[in-house]
Amino acid sequence: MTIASVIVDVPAKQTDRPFDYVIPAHLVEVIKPGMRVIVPFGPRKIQGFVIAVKPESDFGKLKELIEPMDITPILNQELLALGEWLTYETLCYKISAFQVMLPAALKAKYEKKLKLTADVTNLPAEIRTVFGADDMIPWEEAVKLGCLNLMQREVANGKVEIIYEVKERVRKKKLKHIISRLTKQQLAAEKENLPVQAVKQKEVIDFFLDAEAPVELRKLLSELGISASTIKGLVQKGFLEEKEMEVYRDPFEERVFSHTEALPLTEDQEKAIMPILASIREHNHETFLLYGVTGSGKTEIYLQSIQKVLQEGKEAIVLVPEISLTPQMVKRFKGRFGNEVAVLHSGLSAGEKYDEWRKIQKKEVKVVVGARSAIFAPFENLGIIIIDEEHETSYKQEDNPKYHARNVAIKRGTTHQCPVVLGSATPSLESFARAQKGVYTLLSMPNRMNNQALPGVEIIDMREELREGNRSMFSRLLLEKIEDRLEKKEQIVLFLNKRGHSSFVMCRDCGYVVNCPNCDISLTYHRASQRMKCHYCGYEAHVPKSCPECNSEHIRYFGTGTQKVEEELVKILPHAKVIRMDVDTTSRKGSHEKLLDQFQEGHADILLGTQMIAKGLDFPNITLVGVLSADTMLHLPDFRSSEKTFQLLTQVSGRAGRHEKEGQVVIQTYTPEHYSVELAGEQDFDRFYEKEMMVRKIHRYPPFYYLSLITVSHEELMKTVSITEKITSFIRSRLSNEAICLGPVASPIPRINNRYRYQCLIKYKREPELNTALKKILDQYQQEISLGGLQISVDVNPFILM
DNA sequence: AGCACGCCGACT
DNA sequence: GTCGGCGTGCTC
Repeated sequence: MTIASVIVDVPAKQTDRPFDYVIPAHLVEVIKPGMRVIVPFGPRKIQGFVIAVKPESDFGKLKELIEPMDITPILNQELLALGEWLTYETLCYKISAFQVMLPAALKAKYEKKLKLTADVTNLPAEIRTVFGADDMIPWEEAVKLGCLNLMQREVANGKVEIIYEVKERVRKKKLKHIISRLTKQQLAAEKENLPVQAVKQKEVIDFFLDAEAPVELRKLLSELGISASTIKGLVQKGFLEEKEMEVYRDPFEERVFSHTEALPLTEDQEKAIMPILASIREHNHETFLLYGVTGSGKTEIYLQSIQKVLQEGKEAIVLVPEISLTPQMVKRFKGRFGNEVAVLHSGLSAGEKYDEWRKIQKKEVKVVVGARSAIFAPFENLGIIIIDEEHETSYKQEDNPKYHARNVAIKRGTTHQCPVVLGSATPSLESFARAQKGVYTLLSMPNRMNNQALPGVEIIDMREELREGNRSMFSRLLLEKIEDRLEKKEQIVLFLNKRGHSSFVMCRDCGYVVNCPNCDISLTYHRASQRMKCHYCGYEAHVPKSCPECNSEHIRYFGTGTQKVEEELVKILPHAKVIRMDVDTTSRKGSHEKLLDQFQEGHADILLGTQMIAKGLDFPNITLVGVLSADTMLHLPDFRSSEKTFQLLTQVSGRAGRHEKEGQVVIQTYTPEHYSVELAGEQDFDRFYEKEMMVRKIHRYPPFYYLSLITVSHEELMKTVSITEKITSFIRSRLSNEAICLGPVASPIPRINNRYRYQCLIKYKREPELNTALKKILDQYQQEISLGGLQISVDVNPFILM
C-alpha cells in the first residue's frame, strides 16, 4: 500500500501533525510530496499538503485520499524543509508555514451545500419549496431561511445530504485564441478558392500565413480592424480553430521599459562589488552588509551582481520594502533585465500575484523583485538574494508565522550556497553589529556618486519658535526657504510623519482625552467621516461637542495631519501648487505613480507627504526637504524609536540635491538635543551607532541580547494576570542566570477589544532550551486556548513590543 | 477550526 | 416527552 502523510488545513495545536491517507491505486504514480491534495477529514473535505509518501502507516483505519489539486508539486523539497524550519523558528503551525510560502490565491476556499438525494418519496413540501427547481442549495441559504433543523431531520432520513467542496480561489485566466488548422500551403490554396468579395477573410488568411503562434482573438480583431463574424466564417469553414488558452494577467501590460546597460562603476562601487562577485563565482554562502550613503549607487551594484548570476544560469531574489516598491524601482530592474523579471507586491490583485508567481515556478523568469513574502519565491537555483533597505521593519511579519525575511534569506542562502546582500544607508544596529563582529562582511560606500555633497541640514528648535511668538507649524527659516525655492522654480518636499502621533481629541481645560470603551487607547479623529475611530477594534463615536468630564467647550484636535498642513500651506502661500501624498490620496490603483509623475513633470512646487515619500524619490529639481516634526516617533514605548527616528531623518534628507543642484534640509523638532535628531542632522551614522550601542548595552537590548515576547490575553483581568504569572515563573525556572525575564507586566496597550493583555519579555544571549520551553507553554494551555477564552502569542525577536 | 455527540433545562 | 442550549473530544 502507498500512504501519503498530509498536513491538513486546520490551524490548531491538535491537528498540527501529519495525518496518513491511502493513495488510491490510480493515483499512486501521481501523488508526490509537496502537492496540495483534497482529503476527507471527519465529515468534511479539506485541503492538505503531502509531506511524504511512504509504504506503510502506524494508524489502523486509514481513509483514502480524494484527489490532487496540483499536477506537479507546488512546494519543492527545499521549501518543504524551509517550512519545517519556519515552524520551529517561529513556533507556528506547519500549515501556516506552508501557506505563507504560497500566493494567497492557492489557499483553499470551502463550500458547504445541501443536496437532495435520489430518494424523493415522502419528501416534505417545505423542503421542496426551499430547494425550488434545483437539487442543491448553499448551506448559508438554509441558515438564512432558518430551516436548519428541518434539513437536519431530512439528512437523518436520507432525503438530503451535506456536500463539502474544496475550491480554488482564483481561476487561471483564459482567453479565446485563434489558431490555424491547416498548413501554410493549404491555407494559401484555400485563399485562392475564396470568392472575390471575401476581402476581409482573405486578409485574415494573409495574417495567418505570416503568424507562427496562436493569436489572441481580441488582438486579432483590433489589429486587422475586422469583426468577430469574419473569424467565425473561417472557423466554420474549418480553416481556423478557436481555443481557450491560459494567459497571464500582466500588471505591466502596455508598458515599455526602455532597456538600460550596465553603468561604469565608481571606485567605491568597484571595491564593494568584488567580494560579491567572488562569492557568486565560488558558490559559497556569505552575508554582506552593503553600507552605502544615499546616492552612493547601491542599486547599480545589485543590478550588476544579478547580471553575473544570470550569466551563471542562476536566479535572483530582490526584496524591497513595500513602500518603496514604486514604479521607479520596477523600471530599473525591468529596464535592465526585461522579461526575466517578475514583480510581487501588495498592489497586485490576488490573480496578478498568482500569475507572477507562476512565472517563477515555470522558470519563465530569473529575477523576482518583491516585498517580504517574495523571499519564498520557488526558484531552485538561487544565485543571490538581495535585501534593499535592510533596516526596514516591514521585513518582519507581524502575524503568524512571525518571521523575519532577513533570517529566511540567510537560511536559503546557506542551502543554495549563494551570497545574501543586505543594503542600507542606515543599517539596523543588529546587522551593523554583526558586520563589526565579522559575522557579515562589511562593504562600505562612503561617497555619493559624482561626489555631490550631502545636503546641508539645519535643525530648528520649535520651542524657540514658539517662545518668539511663531505658533504656526512652519518655522520662519523653513518658510523663508520655501519662498526662495518657489521663486527659483525649484521643488520642495515636505515630510510629515503622522504615524505614532495620530490625531486625538483633548479637552483643553481638564486634559480629558476621548478613549475607546473596549481598548485602553485614545480614539483617532477621522476628518473624512467627522467621527472618532478606534484603530484596534473599529469602535466609532461622535466627536463630543463639550467635554464629558468638565463640560468645557474648549475641545481641541491634536496631531497635525497632512490635510491640515495642506490647508495651512494654501493659506500662507496661495500661489504654490501642492501635491499631497498619503494613504487617502494614493489608495486608488496607479494614483501613487500618477502623483509622482505630475510632480516630476513640474506640475507642482511642493510635494507634501508621509512615510511613503521618504524613499526612492530621485528628482533632480528637488533642492529643499522640510521635516515638519522630527520627534513624533521618538517618544513611543519602543527601544528602537531612536534608531527609527535617525533612519527616517537620514532617509528623508537623502531626497534633496541628488543631482547637480545643491540640496538643503530643514528639520523641525521639539527635542533638538536628542542624539538621534542631532546626528541625523550631521548624517553621522558611525557616531549614532556608537551612542545607540551604548544605550542598548546599558538597557540590555538587541544587539546585545535577543528578545522573545509572550503576550497573554483574556477577558478577565484576574485570569490574565494569574496565567501570565504562571508562565513567567515557568520560563524563569527554565532559563540560565544570564537571561532576564521581565514580567508579568501589563502590555503597553493593556486592553484591546475588551480583552486584557499582559506580557512577559525575555532577554537572553544563549538559551538553547528556550524554544522547547515556549512550545511547552503553548502545549500546556492548549485546551484553554482552543476553548476560545485564552490567547497566548509568542514572538521570537519581536519588532513591536505592544 | 468544525463537527458530532451527549447531557441538561424549558417548552409544546 | 422533544427541542435546542453548550461543554467535550476527535479528526488519518
